[in-house]
Amino acid sequence: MDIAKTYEPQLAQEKWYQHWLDKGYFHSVPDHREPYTIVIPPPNVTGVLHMGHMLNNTIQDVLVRRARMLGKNACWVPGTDHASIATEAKVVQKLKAEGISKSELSREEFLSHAFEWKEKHGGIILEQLKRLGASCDWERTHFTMDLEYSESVISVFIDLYQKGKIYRGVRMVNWDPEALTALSDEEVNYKEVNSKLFYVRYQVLDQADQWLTIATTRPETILGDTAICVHPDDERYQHLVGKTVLVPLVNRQIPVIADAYVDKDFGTGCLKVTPAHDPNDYELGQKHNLPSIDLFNDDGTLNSNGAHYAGKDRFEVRREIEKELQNEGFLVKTEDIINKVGFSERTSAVIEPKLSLQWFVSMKELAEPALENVMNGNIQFHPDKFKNTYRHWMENVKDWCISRQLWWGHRIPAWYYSDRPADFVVAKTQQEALQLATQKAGRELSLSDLRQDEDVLDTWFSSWLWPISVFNGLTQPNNPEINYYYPTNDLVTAPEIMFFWVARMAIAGYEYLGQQPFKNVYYTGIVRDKLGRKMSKSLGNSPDPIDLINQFGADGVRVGILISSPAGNDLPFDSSQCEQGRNFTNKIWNAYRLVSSWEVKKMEQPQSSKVAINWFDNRFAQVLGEINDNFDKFRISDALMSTYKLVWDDFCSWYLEMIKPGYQQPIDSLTLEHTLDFFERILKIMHPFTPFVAEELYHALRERESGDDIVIAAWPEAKEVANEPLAQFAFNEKVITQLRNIRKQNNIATKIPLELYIKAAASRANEADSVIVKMGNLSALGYVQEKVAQSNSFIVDGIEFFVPFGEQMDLEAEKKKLEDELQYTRGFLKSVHSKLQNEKFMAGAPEAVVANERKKEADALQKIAILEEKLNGL
RNA sequence: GGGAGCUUAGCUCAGUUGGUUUAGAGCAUCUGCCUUACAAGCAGAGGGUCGGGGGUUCGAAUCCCUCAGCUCCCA
Repeated sequence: MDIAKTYEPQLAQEKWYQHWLDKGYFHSVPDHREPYTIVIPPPNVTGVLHMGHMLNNTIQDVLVRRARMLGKNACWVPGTDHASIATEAKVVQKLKAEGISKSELSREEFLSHAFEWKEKHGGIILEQLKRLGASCDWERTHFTMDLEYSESVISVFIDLYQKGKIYRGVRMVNWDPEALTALSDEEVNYKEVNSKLFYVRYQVLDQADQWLTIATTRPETILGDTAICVHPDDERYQHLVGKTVLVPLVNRQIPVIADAYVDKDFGTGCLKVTPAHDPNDYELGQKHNLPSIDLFNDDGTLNSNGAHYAGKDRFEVRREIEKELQNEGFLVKTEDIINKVGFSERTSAVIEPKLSLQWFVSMKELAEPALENVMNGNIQFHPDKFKNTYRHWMENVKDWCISRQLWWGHRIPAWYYSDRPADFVVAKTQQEALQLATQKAGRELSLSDLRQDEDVLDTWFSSWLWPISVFNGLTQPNNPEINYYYPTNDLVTAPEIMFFWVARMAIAGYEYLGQQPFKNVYYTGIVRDKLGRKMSKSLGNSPDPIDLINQFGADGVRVGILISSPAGNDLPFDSSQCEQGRNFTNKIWNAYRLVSSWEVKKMEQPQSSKVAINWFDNRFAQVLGEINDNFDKFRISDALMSTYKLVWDDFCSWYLEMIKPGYQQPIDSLTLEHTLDFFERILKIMHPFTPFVAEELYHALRERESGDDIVIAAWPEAKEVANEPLAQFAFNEKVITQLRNIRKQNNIATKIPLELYIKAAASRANEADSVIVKMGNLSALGYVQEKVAQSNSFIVDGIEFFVPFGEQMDLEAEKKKLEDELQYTRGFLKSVHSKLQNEKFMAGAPEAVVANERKKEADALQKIAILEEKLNGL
């Protein structure tokens, strides 16, 4: 045999992927067929494939490939995201390494560096996806900063502004002092850290011996205090409300106010209020008309309001002010405390709540249809438990801060024509802006009077249009593509971006097309390592997917990553799973080696083959039904497991063994023809999971005309299952397993033939006995009326079987086996009896349940009788 | 602090409106086999008081309460 003993994936992968591309199988254009659309969650343009992408994209490819085989017009749109912060950070870093600081560059210069970087590193990830076998329509590759895409982002901004949904305002934002930009709430990670709680006393004005002690974790903000707040019901402090106290070190006078917001039990029950540097204090400040004193520069150092600390970093100030407060007698004590601190998702800097002028989208109304249509099931979540989380967020949705102090991204289309913050217009072009500004200002302006907003838009403000804009649905409304492909079918993504992305796509979909962007959202889990840690670059615990593909083959990795990852569950990944996947591809490869080695001869078909074919035909239909059902319910891992077992157990371990001719014996053509047909069907259902080996063997199996490829072959038809052959097989399987047990117990090699006698009327004999003869390697199979002495025996479905072999038999072992079985059956009978003797059960349980218990009782009684008789006979 | 979810074999998970033999699968483990498709394999076996406690019911892994532990989201 000159076929390799193990499957070598690399050659097949290159060959078939190129073939699929050459044939244009992944390219889709609208036609009469039903569309099936998936838009890829666009990875960061300069990103590199990690295990999360592998999981996510393998699932999408499985769905797309199956849809294609089901005859749908499958379209999987790939692309990349410009990823403002992440990409800008990378470019800044790269320039820094070259000794160039961002601040030395003009916006234009920086952007040209950024585009250069994008050209060089952009799209590597898409090439990597090809290695995985992703069947994307590469002719449709999009980028969120493509010209036409940008146009739609800007037009949406303008539209929302005109509808009054976008406003500019001073708000407390999450400020990243390292990236020097505002962040959305979703870009802040809160972590528990060990901190100190400082107890600081403030003197009451004109009362030398009266002090008020507050507790704070941020003493460096004391200089920004504009009030002290206590609970109105707190008896300890009621006499001080309305009085004035002095801010330590600077002796500024601030009032003592009362508000129920204060937690009486935390610290001393007195809260220092710093409206400029804490969101809750900000609200208190608004409510009580307190001034805000901003202490910080953008980079986290103190400004001139910080008195002698001006110019020093906030953390340095915290250390120094502790000493000064101590020396001056203001520090009462410190305590260790664990509190939660916000960190920037991108730079890991400690977030500084900061008042600033930013752009916002007002979300409440926009979110309504997006909430409603998830709750009513128009958009389905898999698993649907995520609906709860989604609802909770959408019902409490906050306005969305969409401006970022960055250069890489879509620049906000607002033009200012004076220094007053309100003097601006929003327009698509500078020319339009000039016209509008002239009108608004009521005086002649020139282009040089206009200054465009420096900020860019949050990345998600472009990605929320992804399912629309990849079909140019906004720039060319109602074009044939958007009408055909939208709404898309399935979205596969991670639950962590449910709000960043999923919710906002839903919002944009209803707002701009009046329709949902997708019908199903499949949430994958997080890929973790064996120790349960999230895979990340910084931990270095993520294997390189490309290495895995080189080691186990793309098919092996695909199986490995899907084999146990139900929707919504985290996936503890270990490369041994890919080994299992590789073994699976090797298994089917060797099944092919076997089948291809047979010589065909014109001869009569063995009875056992006939039985085997009838069985497998029905077994296939049965499992296909399960697989289809699993797919329909988005139970991808289960669909894979069913496929795996059908191939390995049913096809290889049972079917092929049943029809396999003896060594170097020929096979009859009828059996071979059926076998090839089964093999082909099996390859088809394997194809979504293991596309490469399936295509390779599909072509090895038979000569194919050009254009006959499994990637576009029709998914096998479901058909009705006949139960009789399945029941017959189940019976035979039990008998054969018992025979194997006897061999094992008595150390009898498979090669040595056995005799088997069945205690039943000969009329019970049927065609299927031939399978027992073959699989059990029997020299004789006979029917008897009486038990056969000196034999091993077993019972299947109440029928006794005997395998005689005289002196070789191990009497003690046989006795032990019978006793164990007797004990089990008696215990079982007891549990059945306890039900049947319970009057309440008899009265309350439905008839069918009672009847079933009676049948169990009868079966058990019969079995006990047989076992007892056997034991006596020994 | 508020909300959601989870806890079933060594590991990862099924278990669909409570009833189909004293709970299933894959992997791992153990035993025996290099049997001419595959040792990346074959055959067989062992392993769980369904997180603890209480309740509802004729009947609970499944429904309710409670305790404990874990995870995620939000502030």
